Amino acid sequence: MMAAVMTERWDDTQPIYQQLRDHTVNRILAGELAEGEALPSVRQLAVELQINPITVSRAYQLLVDELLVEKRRGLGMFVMTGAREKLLNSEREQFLRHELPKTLERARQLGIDNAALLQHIKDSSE
Amino acid sequence: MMAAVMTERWDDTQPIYQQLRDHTVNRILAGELAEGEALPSVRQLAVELQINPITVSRAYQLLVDELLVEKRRGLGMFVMTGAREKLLNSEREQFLRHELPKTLERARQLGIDNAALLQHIKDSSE
Amino acid sequence: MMAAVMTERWDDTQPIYQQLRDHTVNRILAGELAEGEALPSVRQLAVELQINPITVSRAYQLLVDELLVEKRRGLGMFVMTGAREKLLNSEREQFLRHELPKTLERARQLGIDNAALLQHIKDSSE
Amino acid sequence: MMAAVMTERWDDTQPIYQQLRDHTVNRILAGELAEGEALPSVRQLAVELQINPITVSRAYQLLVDELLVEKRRGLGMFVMTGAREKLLNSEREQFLRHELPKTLERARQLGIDNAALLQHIKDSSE
DNA sequence: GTGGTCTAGACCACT
DNA sequence: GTGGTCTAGACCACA
Repeated sequence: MMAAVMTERWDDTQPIYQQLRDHTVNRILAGELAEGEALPSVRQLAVELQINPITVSRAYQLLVDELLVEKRRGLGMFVMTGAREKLLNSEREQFLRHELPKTLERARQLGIDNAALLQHIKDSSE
Repeated sequence: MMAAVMTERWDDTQPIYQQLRDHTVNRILAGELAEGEALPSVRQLAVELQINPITVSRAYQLLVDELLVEKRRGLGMFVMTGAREKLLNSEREQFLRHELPKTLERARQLGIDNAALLQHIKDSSE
Repeated sequence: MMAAVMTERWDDTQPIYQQLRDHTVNRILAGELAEGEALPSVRQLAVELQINPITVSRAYQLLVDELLVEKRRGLGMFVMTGAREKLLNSEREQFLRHELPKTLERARQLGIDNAALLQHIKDSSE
Repeated sequence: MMAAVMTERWDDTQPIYQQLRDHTVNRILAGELAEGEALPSVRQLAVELQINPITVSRAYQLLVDELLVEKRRGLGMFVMTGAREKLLNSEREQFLRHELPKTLERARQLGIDNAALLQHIKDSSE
């Protein structure tokens, strides 16, 4: 059941289709959507999430464009083979090269030294 | 000269006025704009950055609303006393409560463990 | 064995039944399917190509409608006498009146002059 | 006036937004839309072509994704610098490597020899 | 059953 | 003024 996963409600600062795309990527990363498995159908998901089918469609189209999902005509959308591996690599790369440095830069700018930072990381892992 | 600082072009994922507000906040944090100092005039900045004066106005208005900047009629906009201190507190709070946890959560999701994370932080501080 | 010929996977820009119809036409043109010869059975082909039997049926029906193939009840589908000749004429007509002019028009639009075009044709025929 | 250019009516075998994208590309190639020039606004074009603004929007989005057009917030869409050059290269490449060979292959398959082909090309250039 | 496309109309944010 | 997003509902092609 998808609704159970989609606990956080819509964000409103980001288009719904974008959030849905991100959410689906996260489900693939987490292994909840296995490779080769079918995504929930556009219509079904639209009903579940109380949104317009076209909005779901747009989210799915993004995934197709990223080669993470493939369309099988008349059958539905399926997670492509290798999608998880691909995502792990690209997202990790993206994180280490851009997200993390930006965060660290921000910390320095705010005068938060490494000691404080390390403390926070330790706290969070408990 | 501001143009020299604003090397990166507009972001397109965020309103220009918001980016300009953030950029100005960062200049205050960095001490480039000292307390009591005048901000560049709306008109001048608009020309420099090739944007609409109304957009600059909106950015400045945000700063006024945050009580970081004050308008002195006929004179211009000035960084308020205590602005930097105030910013350091609020932005640091924001960072530690939301930005950092989100980044750490992301790292965990991507399977980056604490050891790797700490290594990256050390590397970046050299 | 058909599967050996159908090396390229489905196109996705065109209906599968259409692609299968085209493919079969090409086999007739190439003489791989002789006149009077039986087409692979719907069921068998569906298994080989991993597609729905209904889809194969639709492709075959197109060929029947074009009078290229005839159904013999209880026996299967057979390439009609004169099918190859007929195809050569109709497809050639179609090619010379529509496909070729469109390609030439496209070349002109891209600034490829006749000299360059002729050169390419010579190269390809070696 | 755009309507004058869009003489051919809708194709019906291809989505309108795709046709509009192609048409716009051709206008850039032909130099009718100069680099730096604004595209007709989404609304205006929608009225002229009697289609839904969202359909125009989709066409324009394709062009943005291809880096042929840039969005300037609140101002409109503009042909990017270098777009024509880029198009000439990519489309010519595409044509010479795929479209032309496919056409020649087709000709050979239909038993049209080079002599006949050359004759047609000469005829078409008059 | 599946996804794709389009319409008509609304609302929003940005410049 | 600009484009972006979403809805509600319809129709189509495909398997």
